[in-house]
Amino acid sequence: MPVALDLAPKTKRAAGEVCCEAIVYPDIDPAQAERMAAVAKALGDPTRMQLVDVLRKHAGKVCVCELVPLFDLSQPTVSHHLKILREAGIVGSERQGLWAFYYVIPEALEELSGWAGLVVA
Amino acid sequence: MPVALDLAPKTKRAAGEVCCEAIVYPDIDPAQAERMAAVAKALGDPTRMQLVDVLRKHAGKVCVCELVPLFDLSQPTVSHHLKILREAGIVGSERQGLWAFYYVIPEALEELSGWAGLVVA
DNA sequence: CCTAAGCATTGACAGATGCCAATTCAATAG
DNA sequence: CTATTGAATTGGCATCTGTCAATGCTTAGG
Repeated sequence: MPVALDLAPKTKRAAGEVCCEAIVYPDIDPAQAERMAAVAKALGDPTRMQLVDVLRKHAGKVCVCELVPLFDLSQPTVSHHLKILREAGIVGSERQGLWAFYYVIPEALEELSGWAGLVVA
Repeated sequence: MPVALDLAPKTKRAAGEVCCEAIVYPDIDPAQAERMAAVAKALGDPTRMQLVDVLRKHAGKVCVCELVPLFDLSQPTVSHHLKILREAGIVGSERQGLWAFYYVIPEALEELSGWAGLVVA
């Protein structure tokens, strides 16, 4: 949300000293930060983290009826977490008769993964 | 939190059909999921995302007095976000006289970055 | 049509989160 | 010692989150 890309003039230094020799500025634009933060936020729960990992590991589509018993959570709660992941674009779903199958959308993690790689490197 | 690594027997299939041909199970252990989720959660805010990126970009240590004017937020709020990042182990701080300098701890993102790379790949 | 199965949605509630104003703390300058 | 500066902490508040019980919706079977 808050942007303020203009670097403040940095007045009022205490004793003729300078705290930083270089002016800092954001490398990523706010829009990118917002997108990556949204993805990170969706992953910021242990249950959802494991859900995504299970889906990723399975490589195909996994039935909700397989996911629910993996956690000590009620079915509605698991459904809620899946909804959050869906709204973040991290997973997709498909209905086949009574069952709902979920799968990972790898592209959703591309931006965040690339950025994180930059940090680590 | 919820683990339940034992795969449920999958009883009560509706009509002699099977919803999944393969049994799914988590690839990452719950402890790893919890660690990565904690890091992702700390990054799950646009302001913190930009803070980390600024620190990463600058490569050195950045004074808080440089960070605050970058956002349309009060100084206590920025300090609050920095504290969250500090508690997540993503950044470190160091005081030099009146000023506090922050820097990124790249190793904190290693696990998450590696996992995300697996998903994308 | 009626019933049951699988999943999603709603409502409610405790706890967490983001924000700011005000205050406190630490360190330097006079 | 006193005043000032940079940063952290506190208190309060509105909003969001994770969870479950209860309910609703959709599809399949009889």
